[in-house]
Amino acid sequence: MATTERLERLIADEVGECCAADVDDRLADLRALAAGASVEEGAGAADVDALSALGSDTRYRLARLLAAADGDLCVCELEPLVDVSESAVSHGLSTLTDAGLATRRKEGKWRYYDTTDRAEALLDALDATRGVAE
Amino acid sequence: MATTERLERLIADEVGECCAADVDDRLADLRALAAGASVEEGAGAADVDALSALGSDTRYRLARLLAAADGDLCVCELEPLVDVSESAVSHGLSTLTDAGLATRRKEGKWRYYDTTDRAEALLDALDATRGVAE
DNA sequence: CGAACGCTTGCAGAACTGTTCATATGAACG
DNA sequence: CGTTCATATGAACAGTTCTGCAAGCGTTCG
Repeated sequence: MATTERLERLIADEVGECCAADVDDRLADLRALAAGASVEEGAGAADVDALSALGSDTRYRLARLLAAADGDLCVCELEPLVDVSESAVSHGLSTLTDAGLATRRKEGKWRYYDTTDRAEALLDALDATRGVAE
Repeated sequence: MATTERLERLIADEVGECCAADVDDRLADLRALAAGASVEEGAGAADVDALSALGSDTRYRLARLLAAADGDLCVCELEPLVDVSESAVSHGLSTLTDAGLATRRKEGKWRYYDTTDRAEALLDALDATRGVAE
């Protein structure tokens, strides 16, 4: 693997000296890091789903609206606030719900949506770091 | 607008009675909500960028690795930990940096990356709500 | 200088996403 | 039970995104 060569040169650059054992150690450290960071194959898939669900303009706006509202809102209240078709609103809300970011409540013919704690935590995290460069 | 009709029926359903003024009031409330929730056209674009940057498996894993590492990591340390080409790693790191989720530091020929506070806040929010359904 | 190196970037094809249109579902009501 | 209504769902299309390849840039070193 060419990878190992580069790592070897990196270590040599940092420490001044480098033998095969040093490379193995560093590689083991890195793999331990990966294992401990829920980066195993497919792990964190739910996280990625949640992030990409919120990572679309329409769905982000829907989530913001639901979070800002006092209680829950139904589709016909949301539709006039975003500039897409009712169908798109419904699709978006379903995606958010599947990602664990919204809840659906039925009441007669109407469906009321609200944000989950998870969605609010993400939005709060964004607000808390607004404009903070690093 | 057909939208207004539906809102009218919703209010009638909730309150029992509904006149045009009621509809206008509700609509005004909703628009105020939208205005107050940074949902204005294009606002929150930086937020959406950040979310969609993290909302890809490769970039999510890169960010997790950077967050888990003690200090910063260089590309050649990250590459063996994700199963994509070096080029893809570089692309991913650039996207994260542009989105304000990572910082780049040059040192000789090597480039070291680290997460920003914003990235860590988002990852923490995900961890804090792991498995919490609602 | 020129070569080696680490990384980045432009590009192009493949895979994915968001939207709308058309249709389906399930509830209320006459 | 047939209609209307609110929303959901499926299919299809356009636009975007992810990846690897090949070439480029800035740095180091001889």
